[in-house]
Amino acid sequence: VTRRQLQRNGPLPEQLGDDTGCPVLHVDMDAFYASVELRSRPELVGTPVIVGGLGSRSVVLSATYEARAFGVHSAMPMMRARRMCPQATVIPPSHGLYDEASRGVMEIFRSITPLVEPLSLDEAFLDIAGAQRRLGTSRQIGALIRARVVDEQGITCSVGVASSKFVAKLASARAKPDGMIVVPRDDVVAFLHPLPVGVLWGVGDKTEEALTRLGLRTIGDIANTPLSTLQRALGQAAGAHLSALSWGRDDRSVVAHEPDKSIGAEETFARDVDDPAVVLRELLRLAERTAARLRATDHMGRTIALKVRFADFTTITRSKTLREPTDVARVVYETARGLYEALGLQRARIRLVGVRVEGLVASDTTPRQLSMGGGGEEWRAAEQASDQAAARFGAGAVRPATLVERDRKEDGPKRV
DNA sequence: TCTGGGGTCCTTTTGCCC
DNA sequence: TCTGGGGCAAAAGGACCC
Repeated sequence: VTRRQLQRNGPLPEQLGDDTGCPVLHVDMDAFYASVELRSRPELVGTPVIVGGLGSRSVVLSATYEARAFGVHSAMPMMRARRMCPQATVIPPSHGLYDEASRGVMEIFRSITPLVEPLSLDEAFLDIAGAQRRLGTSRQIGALIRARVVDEQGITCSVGVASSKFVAKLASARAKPDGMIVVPRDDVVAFLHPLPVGVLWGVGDKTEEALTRLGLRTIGDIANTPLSTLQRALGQAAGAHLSALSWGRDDRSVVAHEPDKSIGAEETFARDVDDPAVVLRELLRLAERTAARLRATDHMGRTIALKVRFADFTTITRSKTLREPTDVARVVYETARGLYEALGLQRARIRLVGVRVEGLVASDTTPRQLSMGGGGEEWRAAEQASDQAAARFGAGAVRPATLVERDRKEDGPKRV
């Protein structure tokens, strides 16, 4: 009800600017996971709510604005968040729910324009240049999207409208929660220059620190710094990039379909582990999960990467590129195991292990030398995985292979 | 205050070939 | 034979994002 009222309110002063030449929208859900949870827990609306794991090593995934008022924010360790805000209701995440809500909002976006570039589950860029004749001005389309997201998904979002992607992104952040900001083309530099450097997309803690050392605090400061100075301090690419952004120059276009580049899985142990057998068992699980996702999305990859995080949080990666791309859990596992054993660790205390497959290609475009010909390729991969697992591990190994089968669609015989 | 899990991109180092 | 270095791909690390 309050949301509807908010929408009927007149435009805020910053919404009044000229939106011609502003074809880029950035739409970002407000406190996404928490908002989704509140749909089924309406009695918690208006109270501090934190979504995050219950384990001692988990972090905050999302928090309502009432919780944020206590200093809670996402990525904060849960233990700390609960200390800061003991009265908060803590809800463990339900990723399936968020996936579904995400599909819903992305569908709304795609009904506006096919030029939708999702950045994550809860945000996307839209290029609406081609939709304006049909649906109205940028501001009208932004308002339409906000209304439809509330009506159809029961959560609020914020919208930034601008002539470029990164200004639209900054604008939506400043519109939060439940608002919309238009940055007119001619006002971009005036909008940017007073802002602190840290709000720029791509400037995190380290870069901000480097900029502070140069005495650069605002985006305007960056704009007035020679390119060579920036590049010396930040590197070639980052320096040039920030320099351009500080003058509002950003010619990146909204692209609908970026293919995946890697797929992986990793896990932090509840307690540090120094038993190699435990580590290897975990690597097997992660390899199976990763390979199942590869096959489910019809991908194969050539490079297998192992990630190990030690008790002191130092993290290393080791990788190996195969001659042929694979989507077979056994291959991923054996490669990761080889990389792990090559480390020659002597009971080091390990906090996390991960497996990732990089250099992805679509399965159907990769020539398959070993193919017997005739059979479906997906089916080949599934059988190969289950056969190899069974051959090496005996009957018990049927379980992981069965999980693989379940994740796939209806095809592929169930082996009992 | 003791730091998740999913990713992308960039930089530097290393090994190899010529 | 030794050294230098260009060019390249792979490997490793790290910053960053949500």
